[in-house]
Amino acid sequence: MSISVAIVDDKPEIRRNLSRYIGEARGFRCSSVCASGEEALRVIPKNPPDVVLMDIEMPGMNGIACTAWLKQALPSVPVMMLTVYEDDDAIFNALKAGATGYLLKRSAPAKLLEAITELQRGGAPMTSEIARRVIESFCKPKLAEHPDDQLTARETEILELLAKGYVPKEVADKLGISYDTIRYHLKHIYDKLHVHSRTEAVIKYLG
Amino acid sequence: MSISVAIVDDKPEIRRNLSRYIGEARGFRCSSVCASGEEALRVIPKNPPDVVLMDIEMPGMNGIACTAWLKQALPSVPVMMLTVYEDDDAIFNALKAGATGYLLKRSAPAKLLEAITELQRGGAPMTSEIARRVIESFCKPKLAEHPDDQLTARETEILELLAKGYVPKEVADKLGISYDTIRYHLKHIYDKLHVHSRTEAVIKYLG
DNA sequence: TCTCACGCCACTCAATTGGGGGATGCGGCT
DNA sequence: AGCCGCATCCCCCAATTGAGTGGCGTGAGA
Repeated sequence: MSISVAIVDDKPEIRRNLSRYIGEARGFRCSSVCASGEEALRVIPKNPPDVVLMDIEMPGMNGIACTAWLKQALPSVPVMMLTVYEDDDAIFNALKAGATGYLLKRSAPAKLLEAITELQRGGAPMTSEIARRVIESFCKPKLAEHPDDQLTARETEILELLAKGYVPKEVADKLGISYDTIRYHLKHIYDKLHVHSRTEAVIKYLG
Repeated sequence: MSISVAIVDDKPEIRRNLSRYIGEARGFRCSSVCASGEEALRVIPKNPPDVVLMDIEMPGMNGIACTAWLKQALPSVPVMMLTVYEDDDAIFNALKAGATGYLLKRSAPAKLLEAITELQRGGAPMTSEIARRVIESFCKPKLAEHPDDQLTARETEILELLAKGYVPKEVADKLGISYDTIRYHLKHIYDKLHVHSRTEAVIKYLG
């Protein structure tokens, strides 16, 4: 069974080259070719491929937005971004939007087939610099706090409940203590986190 | 300048092998060798290395817990996990705890030096299967919302600012519109997200 | 023993917040 | 033209919240 590939790119030349190269390669076939993100959203869900190749830079809906939408329709189909520049931010945002890997356009054609295969087998082709950024972004840095700013056990407990969406009054009920006591602790939490609202405290806590 | 490496492993034989191999390699040196996670937390911060090699399976404090603590003291020092089994969950948890890469113990010695170098240069050595898991875990599934609950562009804009910690009044200033307009939008945001407070909305947004 | 931090509670006060109206204009769609 | 969603602004109200102040008990450490 060959791997079916969908191509999304606004530049006709690139579409031609990619589709021909993939169509001629053993074990690969090109299931659809789209010239814009909008077209991709219309066409690709009707005939889901094994893998999507998506240009990042496109007029109109760019590749990142398109990936986000496409992922809603087809969560299980891996999307590989294609890009000319090694723009860390764009790639990073693409991954956040749901892309699973990326490849520079200047890569050797053999690399392309290799990356597609890896993608289809559950891998995530990317450079280790990007991998590093991804890792660091998802493991909360746990900012080094001043010893003074260490929350007490009680304060942490309260902050945890706030981060679950409880309002202070509910926290009071849940912990079986007075509303005023919660307010007392809240003040200390705000002081230690250097914030001035419940929302801000929760944002800091969720990192 | 050579790359200084700290080693944490409970097995004397592995410590010996690693430290000798690294000590003899050109461009590498072994700055400290610890036999337990507890010892690592005491010793390593006093003499921060460029890279830490950390065994995952250790009696007492395991490598994952040790990494989490170590990262608090030395957030910028990359930690590479060493493991005999390709245990996805353990590796995944280690990455969440702050590890930056991992290596199988049965890897060729040359691979080790290569991975250390990559780590020190800002990379993140790991297999693409792990990379895939990491990516998928950090890109929020973007739960399929009812079409009615889609936020408008303006509402999204406001919610984004709230998620940065701004209070509604500041959002009004920043967008150059009236405070009352913000309140009007807020109501709609709350309705669509099915929440009843700013904090809850932000929690949902940060997912 | 005597602090001191912590948890607990109470009170006030001004500001903010959530929730409810209603009004205007604008652009699309029918 | 009429309708509707969106964005803008205005007003009102009750409740919550943030910010201050004070007191009381308890347990750990100096």
